[in-house]
Amino acid sequence: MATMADVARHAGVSVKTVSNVLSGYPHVRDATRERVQASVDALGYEINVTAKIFRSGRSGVVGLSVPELGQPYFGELADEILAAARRHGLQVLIEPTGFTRDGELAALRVPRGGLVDGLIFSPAALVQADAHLLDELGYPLVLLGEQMFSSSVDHVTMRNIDGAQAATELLLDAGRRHIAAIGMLHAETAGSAWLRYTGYSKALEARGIEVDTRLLGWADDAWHRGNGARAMADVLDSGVRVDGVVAFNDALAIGAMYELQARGLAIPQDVGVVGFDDIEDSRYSVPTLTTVDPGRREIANVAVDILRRRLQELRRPSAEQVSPVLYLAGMRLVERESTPRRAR
Amino acid sequence: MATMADVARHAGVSVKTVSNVLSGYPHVRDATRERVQASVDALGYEINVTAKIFRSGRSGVVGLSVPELGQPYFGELADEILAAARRHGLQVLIEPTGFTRDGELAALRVPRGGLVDGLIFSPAALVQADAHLLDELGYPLVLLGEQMFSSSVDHVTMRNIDGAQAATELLLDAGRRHIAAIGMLHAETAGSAWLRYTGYSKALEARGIEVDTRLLGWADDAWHRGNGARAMADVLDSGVRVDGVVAFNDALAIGAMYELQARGLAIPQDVGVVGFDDIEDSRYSVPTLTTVDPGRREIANVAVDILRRRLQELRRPSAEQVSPVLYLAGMRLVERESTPRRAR
DNA sequence: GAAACGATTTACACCGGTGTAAACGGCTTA
DNA sequence: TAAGCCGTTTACACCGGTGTAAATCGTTTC
Repeated sequence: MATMADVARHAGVSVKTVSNVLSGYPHVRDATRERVQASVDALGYEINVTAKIFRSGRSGVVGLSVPELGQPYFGELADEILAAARRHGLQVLIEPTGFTRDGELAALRVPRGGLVDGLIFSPAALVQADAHLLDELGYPLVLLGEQMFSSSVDHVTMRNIDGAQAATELLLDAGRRHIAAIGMLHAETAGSAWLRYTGYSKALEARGIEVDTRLLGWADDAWHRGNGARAMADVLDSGVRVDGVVAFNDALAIGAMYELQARGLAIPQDVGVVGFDDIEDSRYSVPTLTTVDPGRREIANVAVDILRRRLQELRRPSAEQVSPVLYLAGMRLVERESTPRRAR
Repeated sequence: MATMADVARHAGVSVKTVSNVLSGYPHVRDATRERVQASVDALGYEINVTAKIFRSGRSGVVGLSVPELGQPYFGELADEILAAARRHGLQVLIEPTGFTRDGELAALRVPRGGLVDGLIFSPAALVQADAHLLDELGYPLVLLGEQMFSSSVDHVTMRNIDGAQAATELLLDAGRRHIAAIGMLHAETAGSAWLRYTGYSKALEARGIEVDTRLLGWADDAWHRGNGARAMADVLDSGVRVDGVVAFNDALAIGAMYELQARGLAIPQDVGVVGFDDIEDSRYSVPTLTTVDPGRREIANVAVDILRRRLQELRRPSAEQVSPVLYLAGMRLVERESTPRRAR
């Protein structure tokens, strides 16, 4: 395997000049650059990445901690983050934490080893009380989601309240007045379920409609399709009239749609349904599902951008350090077959 | 940040002894080991991973190339591989290839850089004619799936034929005789669709039933839920009688179930349905879906084990090199609500 | 033509560990 | 007691690049 010294000898220049050419240092004469490049090609030289990382102290690898890739939302988020990172020449080391506290604590320790320059972290088991763990990490961290907040780290998240509110308003605008909320959780306070419920109730209140607890569908273990069907069944069994459904994620919505259809209710004629997350499944369900695109791609792009900026700041500490930001991605309602046209 | 030299000074031993302690070298006196460990703790020393990788030439990182994590099968596979790797102290760098030829070619080039010791590769765009690309890679590669085969690399895959055959037999055993196959693809020859179709037709032939082309549901772009519903509709529209469905993956099966139920057919009373892959969704669909577990966890474990063995061989070339293996994971039928009990 | 200056190029130390081979020490064997 | 041996520890070169600062070169300025 050829080394940089071999290339230098072959091209008749110093090792450092080869290094300069390969790392894009601007002050290299064109003729030199070409000669070096020719030698690189002739010898089939490829730079030793590990030596580069070791010496420069930067790996170009960022960590990504998510609970589980098998869950479509996180799988799709990971795809977006990987794509964004790749556009900037960064690689991504994924650390699934399995919804466990230990897994998440371990993920926070990973970067100290040195292989990873920074971390994008989507907690699910750590809670607000653990926020102090994020304070003095010694490496750049970008937080995702609504599990915990801290003024000392950058945070990228979505407009949960606005999204759920818009979803509810879409149904209200179509004249629906008996709108169920599917996906209530007992355990949460600041989490997504609570925020999405807040958006739902705000929309109703704005129209002077009181929240009817019979319309709240509880899904206590997890936001899976089966729980959506069960929660929908509970609501329908209560005897309350339902002409719209806001589900707190797409899997719940698909389960709810199943239950509605099983009972002979037509979607969207009898009941309009809106999900949340815009996972790929919602484009292929039957009927296709109106949902809230929480800006997953934007979240991925912004998270990677912020991390890159922090890594740059680290390199030249001269520049003014921007204080941590809280970024809310733009939310967008994606209308498909499961909702009626808006009344005009 | 403390270095190994600091620890050595603090413990009154040589740097190499510290290194020996930390890397588990057996011939170290207990007293020495304890003294070193105490110094490590006292100084809060953490080994510089990049220096270790650089000098040792091994990173402990393996690459994983899959088309897309957003697809539940691959997301879940990635979770399993990550878990298996972590159990052996390996980290995983994921490279989604986006179903593109370029993406897959790029993934094959990655390890040459040095950050990755070996690669687990699940091709989707490369075809059999590209198999020669795998011949002289210069690093250990484990191939997954049915897209291409090569006698020069290790390969871990699943019992597609047996699985589809068992799925079909399950329906036959329950007395069904008009079994549709959902998910036929034109473009494939050695791919999963063809193999699963082969299992389907073998099962029928074994009972002396001829394949009825009206029962074949074509899903040409991709195995998504919507295509499953459409293919199912095509079959039903042909007027042929249907009392069973073998879908070539779970998403297709869920789509097919939708279409059947929309037409008033009861599952499993009127029509039994079997999927393939055992993705988590199949446990939460309504009704829950009988499916073929292709041994995803086993595939992950075996792939990681094989890769580890190859990496060890690389370290001490003395040992006898085992020639490349083709491993077929054990398949298992998971019976759920969507199939009738077997006739006895 | 000398000085000044920016653009190029270079020498060399150094990053922080690990591999190798040799040194050391205590104990058994002859 | 000397030689042999094994378990333990060590010195030191070295992995292959990059950072720093200085040397060199070609122009421009005076």
